[in-house]
This record gives sequence, structure tokens and C-alpha cells, in this order.
Amino acid sequence: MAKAKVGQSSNAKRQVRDPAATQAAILDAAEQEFAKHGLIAARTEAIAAQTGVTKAMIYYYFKSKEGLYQAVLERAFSGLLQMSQQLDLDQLPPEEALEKGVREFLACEARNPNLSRILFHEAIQNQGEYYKRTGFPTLFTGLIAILERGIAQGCFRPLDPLLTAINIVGTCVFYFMAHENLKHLCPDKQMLSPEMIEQHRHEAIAVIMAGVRGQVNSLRQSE
Amino acid sequence: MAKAKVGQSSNAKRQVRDPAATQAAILDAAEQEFAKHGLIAARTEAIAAQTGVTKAMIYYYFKSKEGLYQAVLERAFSGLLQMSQQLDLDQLPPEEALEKGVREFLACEARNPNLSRILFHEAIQNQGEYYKRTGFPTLFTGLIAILERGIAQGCFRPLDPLLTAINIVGTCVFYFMAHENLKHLCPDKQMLSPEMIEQHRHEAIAVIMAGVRGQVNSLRQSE
DNA sequence: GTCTATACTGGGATAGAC
DNA sequence: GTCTATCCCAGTATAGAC
Repeated sequence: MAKAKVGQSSNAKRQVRDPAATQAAILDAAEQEFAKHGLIAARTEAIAAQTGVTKAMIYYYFKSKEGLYQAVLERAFSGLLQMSQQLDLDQLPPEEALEKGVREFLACEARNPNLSRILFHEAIQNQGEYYKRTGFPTLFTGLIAILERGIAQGCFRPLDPLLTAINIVGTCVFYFMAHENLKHLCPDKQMLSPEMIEQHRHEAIAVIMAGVRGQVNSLRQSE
Repeated sequence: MAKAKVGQSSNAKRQVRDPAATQAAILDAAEQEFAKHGLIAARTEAIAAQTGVTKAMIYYYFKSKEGLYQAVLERAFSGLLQMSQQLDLDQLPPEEALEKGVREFLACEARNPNLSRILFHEAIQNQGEYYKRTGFPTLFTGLIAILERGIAQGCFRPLDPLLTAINIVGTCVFYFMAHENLKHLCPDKQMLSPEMIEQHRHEAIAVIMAGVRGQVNSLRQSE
């Protein structure tokens, strides 16, 4: 009758009394759980079970479920933001900047699809309450700046920078957000295999670049 | 101490003993709730409270939460599918077909953003278990067929039909799925106002059509 | 057909032992 | 720092009155 004591089922055996490792393990499991269910519906019990510690540890380190959530957000997005700053896209011509930015963003998505899932739940459940603090909006402003430069220089057509930025990001993330649905369209393919992800990258960049290019550039392109 | 007895708070007063109205009211509220939280995290209590009936009614009419979920899916997507069949896009030249299809799809999204949210939860929570049965996949196959025709005729560039179809849908729905986050980018604008939705439609169609057009067509376009 | 009452479970959070 | 035990509310589902 009693539940079998499984404990740390999937993770490597944790050292006892290793605070840093415990915290990291909790954060890892929490990121998964929040990505799947969002802040509200995520269960601390599931996080604890996956981590191999008890629920009490979560409250010891992070005080509350919300505290844990914020810690997950910070850790998850700090890397992304650092990357975007290091790219120095302002120094490149608009077309190169856009392509490089999109390429890099897609690589992040592929590495960790949890980010966009968390953000989606954020939008639907919490009206973007925590979204403001992710620093994610700065990625958008960067993208918009590139588009505006490109329009001014004539290499992009006269598009709406904000709405186009949104559409570009949508193109990048939808594949990853919906792949569990989309796999039913092509049961033979592994949607998250490196090959398919590479194909998605290729097609996404192609459709985005063709979608924003101005006529002058389009003609030059077809010579 | 006792909870105030709110009952049918927001909806118009329901007639007592009106089965059809009760069922419809439950379905309406359930659609909202499932869109916000997905099958697992949706609360029958919230649905009942919003409807103005008791939880018991839900089980009386739909047997279980899952039964209710399936009923919601069926009702929500039957309209969409009917529409797509009536459009008769096979009869139009590819470019017209694509533009008309996208336009119509965006109109559906604007009318009821719940659909794409439900599908997202479907993907993340349930691995698309119910997605198969929505008939939504047929929309994709229709879109793919249009793209293939366009490639064959040379009015679209030689793109990957499946991945491009995914990217097109992503462009259409991302705006609606993420608008609660995106509003923080432009706090002055009402993202779901008719004007903004119209602008999104315009920009989405522009970037999609430019993104798929072949070179021949692109040149003709710029004469 | 609709309600009230309730059985039962799951899950957030805390106290206190070790 | 980590665990066990527990409190208590929330939520699914059902029984039975009207």
C-alpha cells in the first residue's frame, strides 16, 4: 500500500549536505515544471520529487513557490540577455544583424525550449506580470532598432517595426512551442532532432529575410 | 466568515430549467477556463461559478471534466473547419488562395483567441493527445497544398511546404497568444483593439506574402 | 434539472526533530 | 541542511433531496 520510496529517480545521486547542488537541482526541476504548467498550476510536490529532496527544501531555499518562480526566471533569462548584448548587432549592417540575431535566438530556443513556454504561461495566466522583469523586452527593442535602421537605409521595405518584430519572434518560437501538436502532422519525423531543427532554422531565416527585404535589395539579390 | 453567495455574477440571468441554455453557458465558461489553464489545471469550480450553476451540473451534463473538455473542443473547432471548407481555396490561384486563407484565419483568431490558447496547452500539457481529433490538422494540409501548387507554378519560391506552413501559422497566432506580454512593449496601445488587430492583419499578410513569393513574381510585382 | 452536502484526494506551507 | 509529520484549503466527483 505504502508508496515506494523512489527519491532521486532521474538525476544523478546528489551529495547530502551540498547546498549549491541542491539549489541548482531544485531550479532545474522547477524550470521544467513551470514550463509545463506555469506558476499557478505547477506543483511543488512534483518539483521536489523530481529533484530528490522534500518539499520543505524548496521553502527553505526559496521561501515560497513564487520565490522559486522568480529565481527560475532570473536564471533562465540572464544567459539569454548576456548573449544578446555580446552580439553587438548595432555594429553590423541591418541585414546581417537581423540574420545573425535570428540565428542566435533560434539556437537559444533549440538549446532550451522552456523559455518560450514559461513566457507563454506568463502571458496567459499572469497577464505578463513577471514578463516585465525578465529583461526579455529589451530583446524586442533591439530587434526593432535593427528593423528601423534597415528601413531608413532602404534595404528593408517600409514595414511596421513593432508588428514585424512580433511576427519574426512568432515565426521563431511557434515551431518549438507547438511541436507536440505538430508532430501529428508528420509522425515519421522527429521534430526536435538536430536535422529538423536545422531545417527549421534554414526555412525560418529564409522566410523572414525574404519577408522584410526591400524592392531595391530584392532586385539586387536576383541578379 | 461565510463566503458571500455570488452565483451568476457576470452572465445574464439564466432561466431555471432551461437545459440547452445551461449546457451552452457551461460550455462558454469552460472554453474560457480551458483556454487559460488547459485541461489539467482548469477548475470545474471556476467554470460553475462563472456559469452560475453548481459543479454538479457539469457532471450531470458532461459526465467528467474530460468529457466537458472534449465537448468544448468539438464546438470550438467545428466552426473553424466548416469555414475552411466553404472557402474553396483549391479553386483559386495560389497567391490569392494563400492571402484569402490567411485573412480568414486571422479573422477567426480575432473573433476567438481561445482556440490557439487551448491548442497550446494541448501541446504542452497533453502532448497533443486531443489535437489529433480537432480536425485542425486538415487546415495544415490545406495550407501545404496551396504552397505546393504555388511552388509548382513558380509564383512561390522553392520553399519547404510543411515548415513554411508552420511558420505562417506561427506568424498569425503569436500576436494573439502573447499579447498580454507584448502589451508591456507598448503600454499606450490596446493590443486587441480593432485598429491594432487590423494593423497586425495587414503586416502579417505583407510579411508572409513577401516571404513566400518567387523571384519571377517578385520582379513582376515591382514593375 | 438543479441544488446542498459531503467523501476523498492533492497540494502549499510550516513546525520541529535530527 | 535535511527530513517527517501535519495543518488546512482547494478541487474532483458523487449521493440524495427537492
